[in-house]
Amino acid sequence: MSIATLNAAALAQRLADSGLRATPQREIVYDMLLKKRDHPTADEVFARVKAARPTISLATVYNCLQTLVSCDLVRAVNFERGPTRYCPNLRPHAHFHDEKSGQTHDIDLPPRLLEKVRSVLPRGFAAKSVEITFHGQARHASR
Amino acid sequence: MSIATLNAAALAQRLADSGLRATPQREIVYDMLLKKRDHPTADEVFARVKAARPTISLATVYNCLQTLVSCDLVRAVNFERGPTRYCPNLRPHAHFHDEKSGQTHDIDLPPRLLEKVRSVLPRGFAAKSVEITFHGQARHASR
DNA sequence: GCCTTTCTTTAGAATAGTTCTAATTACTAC
DNA sequence: GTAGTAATTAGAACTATTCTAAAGAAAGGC
Ligand SMILES: [Mn+2]
Ligand SMILES: [Mn+2]
Ligand SMILES: [Zn+2]
Ligand SMILES: [Zn+2]
Repeated sequence: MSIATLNAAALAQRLADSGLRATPQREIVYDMLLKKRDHPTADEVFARVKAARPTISLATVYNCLQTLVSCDLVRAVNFERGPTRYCPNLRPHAHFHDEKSGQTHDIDLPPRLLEKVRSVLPRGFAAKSVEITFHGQARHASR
Repeated sequence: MSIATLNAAALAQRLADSGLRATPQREIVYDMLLKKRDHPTADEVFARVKAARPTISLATVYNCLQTLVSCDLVRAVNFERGPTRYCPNLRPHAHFHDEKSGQTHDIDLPPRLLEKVRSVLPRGFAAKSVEITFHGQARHASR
């Protein structure tokens, strides 16, 4: 069984859990995110998907991305007011935004550190999520 | 000497350092941010300033806010794709976004913690800034 | 297998927040 | 005062995203 088939099955399961249907559009959008994990924008995803399925619309790409986010298969990532980027990495991680190259890098976060960060919250603050973002410059081009 | 006068002097200094002029618009925008530190949007600042200076334009408010940010007197704060909010708190701090009330709270960050967070960056990553944002719900209404 | 209902996709219009443009006004330097 | 520069202003333009309404696809009942 191929990786794509496994992903498709996992996706179908998650969608079903939310009462949603697996569609070719949702599958291909998810596959593209998994194939090139460079935090693309909706426009970039649209361009990549269009190459394989020319009839897809931008609205559908937005719909699919929202759906994937709501199923917790994909994270929406924002830097200032730039276009939203999409990340299929489900491990706890921060984002490093390279201002020079525009590239976004995943930075794994040890659970201990996340605990420490959460512990700065005074009594009465219940955080559902913590986001850590670095801005700067990275030396290597990397993958 | 009044607090407002002191702020105005500090502002004039910072502006001069950047080769910019102190103007009534820049002063009043900065004063409004200092007076009510609730992380207002540009529109909200516009409404507050307009009450005291009815001829000011929204474009000018945007210009002044950008100027204050570029002088490092004010921080621009973004949550997802919502309108940018403005924060005159210069201490190192994180933001807690209360999804229920829409309020934004400042969370002071001990320097030691910031160091720890920066230390997760692999060699080659030079961060000019670190942003920490919590999303959740806060118990008390607070200021 | 049809019928009905519900979900999804699609193209294009609409929206929100912000920036740009070009004209006017206000300073500053000489 | 005059010339040159900087700042403000109103409105147009722009970008990313969501909405709308129509058409298409899938599922369930019988
Ligand atoms: Mn950035
Ligand atoms: Mn939020
Ligand atoms: Zn990521
Ligand atoms: Zn703040």
